Amino acid sequence: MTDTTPRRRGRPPSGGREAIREATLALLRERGVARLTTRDVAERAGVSEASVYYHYTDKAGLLRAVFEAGLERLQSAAVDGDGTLLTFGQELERFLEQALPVMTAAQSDADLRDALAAHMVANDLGPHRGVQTLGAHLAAGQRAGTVRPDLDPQAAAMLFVSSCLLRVAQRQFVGRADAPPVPSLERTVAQFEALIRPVA
Amino acid sequence: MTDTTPRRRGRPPSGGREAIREATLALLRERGVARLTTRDVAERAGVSEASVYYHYTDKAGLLRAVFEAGLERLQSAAVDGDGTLLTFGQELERFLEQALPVMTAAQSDADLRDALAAHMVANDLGPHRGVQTLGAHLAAGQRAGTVRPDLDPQAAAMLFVSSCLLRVAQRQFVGRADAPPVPSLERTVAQFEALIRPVA
DNA sequence: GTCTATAGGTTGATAGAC
DNA sequence: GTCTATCAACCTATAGAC
Repeated sequence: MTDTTPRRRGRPPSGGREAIREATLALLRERGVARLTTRDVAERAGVSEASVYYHYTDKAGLLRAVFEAGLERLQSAAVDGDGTLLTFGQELERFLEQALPVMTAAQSDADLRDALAAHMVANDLGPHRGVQTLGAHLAAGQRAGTVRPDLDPQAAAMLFVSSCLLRVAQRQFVGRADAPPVPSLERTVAQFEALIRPVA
Repeated sequence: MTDTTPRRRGRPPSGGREAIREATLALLRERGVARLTTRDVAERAGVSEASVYYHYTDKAGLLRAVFEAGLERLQSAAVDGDGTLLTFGQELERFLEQALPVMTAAQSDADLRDALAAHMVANDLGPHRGVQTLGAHLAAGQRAGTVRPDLDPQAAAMLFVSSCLLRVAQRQFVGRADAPPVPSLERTVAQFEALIRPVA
């Protein structure tokens, strides 16, 4: 065997970079951006404050790195159209559950907001990805005869995808403590499938 | 006539309070909470900084007042189920367009986040309101025979309501500059109406 | 690459006159 | 109720040694 062991090329790192990013994300969720200080990030990550500035030039750079890392999973994990509709919804909600806090955090600063928007446009990220994925799946279902032919795949897909967003948003905004009276994912799946079924 | 003229009782105000709140909201949208300072609020409102602290005890109190004022419209305007589905969607989006920035802003501080959540629970605010409103409308449609009887009104309503949220969220997050490839309200309305129509 | 120490600049909040 | 003046705290960022 030649060299299957993943020997890193350049950096023999101490893991400081990652630790800083993870600490930032954790504090972001706990306290929100307004109370996020480089001091606390450094302490939580177990490094000095200067280290933070060494790796990420400034606070904005740190935050940008955090949400770019958090969002890049969408690229791959972007929920393949295979599997059941329930699975799709679960994966989507799981993704949103971790992406939404980061995106809302970016809204707190105009510069960050713009940076995030630019990043999303550049990498073709956004809700439309989920819509397109499910839309394609529905279109395939139409050709297979399992979905009613008079359906607008994109529009229908949006209905379902957005319901996942609403559920996650509600959990994040009003908190998961007191049961929210909004239909569950399972119930929504059942309803959606009933609606898109061929009428004949 | 006795006294139809709305003569205020206690305060012959100079409008300072409102000016401060409006300035806060404006700056909130422009810069985000992270860069919102009481200094700038005062300047924008045309008052001194001390005035801000006189009316609202501290910064958190100011922000709480802002989003309570911004959200109380939901109470009344909560979009009556009359009118067309298109009208309903338009009103809902208009409301979200102004409520969402405030709600995302609250996410930037743990205390504010909790305060907002408590306020929403206490006043029974949240996405479920729209769902229930439209759900009731759909149920009425079922009794009238204009909506297919095997429909789950709540679940179906959620599909539509959430699509409005997604549209607004996309506009706010990625920005309205580059046209987002997500189906328009009109297209969604058309699709939704086609889906809930009786099959017979 | 990581540390300690510190400079420099904001910011939230208060005191006290009017 | 509104102002001016001011403080104390804090936070970002840098300098320089190791």
